[in-house]
Amino acid sequence: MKISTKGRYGLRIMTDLAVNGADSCVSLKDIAEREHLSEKYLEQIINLLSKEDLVKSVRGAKGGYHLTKPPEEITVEDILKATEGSLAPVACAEDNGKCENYCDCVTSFIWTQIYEATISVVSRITLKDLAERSIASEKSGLECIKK
Amino acid sequence: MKISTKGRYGLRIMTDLAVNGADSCVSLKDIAEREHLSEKYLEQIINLLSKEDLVKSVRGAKGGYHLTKPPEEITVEDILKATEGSLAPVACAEDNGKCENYCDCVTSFIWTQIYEATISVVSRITLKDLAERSIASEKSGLECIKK
DNA sequence: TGATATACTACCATTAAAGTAGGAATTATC
DNA sequence: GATAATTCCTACTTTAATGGTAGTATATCA
Repeated sequence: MKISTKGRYGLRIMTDLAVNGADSCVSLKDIAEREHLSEKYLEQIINLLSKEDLVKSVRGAKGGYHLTKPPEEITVEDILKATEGSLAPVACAEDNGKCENYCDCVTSFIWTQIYEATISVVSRITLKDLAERSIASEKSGLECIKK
Repeated sequence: MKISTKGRYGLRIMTDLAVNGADSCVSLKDIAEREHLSEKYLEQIINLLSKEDLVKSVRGAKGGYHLTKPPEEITVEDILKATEGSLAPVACAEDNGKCENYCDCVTSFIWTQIYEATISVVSRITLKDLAERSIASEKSGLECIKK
């Protein structure tokens, strides 16, 4: 039941883009520096976001990435699904317990409930919320060790 | 964000004990046969349950395992915590975002909310609920491929 | 055309998950 | 007391996922 670095870094990339890329492209190099993460690894993660059409890439000099939509139209659900894959605790939970491979009939209602509870949390939070928090925490000067 | 076999099998072991071990010990061999799982692997998992005092072992001939409490006093939360470890999506979520290692301050409120939503689901469901569902599904004769 | 970026492909190291194997210790039953 | 049933304990193996690194091709701006 753990969120991997892909999901966590994905949120940071998107927040960074929302804060720093309002009207221009942001290069991976800049994001990597600000967030203290490997540029190469970020590349893989931003590709996942790009495939889901959450960011657009621009090649060449002065290129980089930018959001495809305003931050208030992008949810944490969108970002986590793109980077983590399904948020369901078991494969069949998204299909209300229907599955080909196996069937814990007795337990499937548990997974469905967990899945729905999770989605209801992440679908309510938007990238705008994260960007606002990010700006606020920078202003407050609260130092935060990132890894 | 996946539940592993330990958690899933753990629930099946406990449900089996609740259904078949009302007034006697149940051997791992019997559980393994009924649930179509490896006896050796179940041994590891039931050890986790035993450490958390959810089951009691009885050695020797006619020995086996039995629940330490009535099924209605054991929750899915108890079982999953014993077998999966923490149900928090990131390490710090249980401590309301406080952490030594790292701190995604901007996102910690997300993890806390997911954690709390998950707990509120699994703490409400008891082993008795699972046992009742199991008995009902057996009676209905609905065949279910287990893996 | 050269510098700056992404795009794409391949590779690698570490860790965790899932499962197997063998034998020692314990105990009910005959 | 012998025997069979059963848990207990330790170690091993296999497979998949995670978290990266590296190099080259391709596109674009100035």
